[in-house]
Amino acid sequence: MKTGSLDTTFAALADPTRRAILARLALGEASVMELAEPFAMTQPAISKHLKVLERAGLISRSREAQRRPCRLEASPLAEANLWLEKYRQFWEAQFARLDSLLEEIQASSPNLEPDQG
Amino acid sequence: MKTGSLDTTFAALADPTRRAILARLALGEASVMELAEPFAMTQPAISKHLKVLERAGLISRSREAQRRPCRLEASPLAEANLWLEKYRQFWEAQFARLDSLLEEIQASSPNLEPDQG
DNA sequence: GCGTTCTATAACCTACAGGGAATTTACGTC
DNA sequence: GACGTAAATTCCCTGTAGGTTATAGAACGC
Repeated sequence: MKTGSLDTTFAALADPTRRAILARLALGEASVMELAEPFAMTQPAISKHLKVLERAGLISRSREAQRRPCRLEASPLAEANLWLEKYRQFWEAQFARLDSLLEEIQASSPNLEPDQG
Repeated sequence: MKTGSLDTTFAALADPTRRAILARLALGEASVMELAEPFAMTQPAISKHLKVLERAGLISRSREAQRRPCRLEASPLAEANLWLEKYRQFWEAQFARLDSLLEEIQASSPNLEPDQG
């Protein structure tokens, strides 16, 4: 049922409306109307976004009278996180290089000495 | 220059070819031809993918004779990772719930006792 | 200068994504 | 059963993504 592939997960996360919906759902369950309220967008558009999130396994829906409350399903995010973690060494190395570069710049700029200001 | 927005980062990561290119670049710099070689795809198609990755700030390119070696730029991945981390508590909670469910199931299935096999 | 190699660009096609308007379905209430 | 509300579905439009082929541009060897 839940696709769970990185393709659909990342594609679902690429839209700001959908990320905002997930952020809202992190605060708790919500109906479609409640989710649609903050957006300058019609209800069918939100329903489409929810369908994308559901097919990506990022949300699940239950019934409760006419409402169709949505709940956050975070496991595809875990999968995405796992993929990203493989590259952690690279960004940490690049940030470290940037740090030492900034240190060099500071060390070689006398106009930043305390007695100058 | 580097967009760095989550929109473009996640969109770039949503394509398996592009993720494979990043994985290749994690092993070191590579030219367009080298990157294209593993794929059943023409060179212009790869160039397009590289343009997407470049606009997302995920790679950078230099000149070296006719070659245009690509290098991995991981900082957008750090940004994406930061966004995902906000949801860590959710997937960990859900996995914990799954774990305890599995424990319950095992506890109540006598046909999995050692003297059974 | 000339051909060769590597890469980028242009033009084109097909499929799909994101949005709106209108309608339909599902459920609860009176 | 009629009505009202919540959500999904349908149809339409526009833009863009991903692929192709063909062409152009940049850098080297001769």
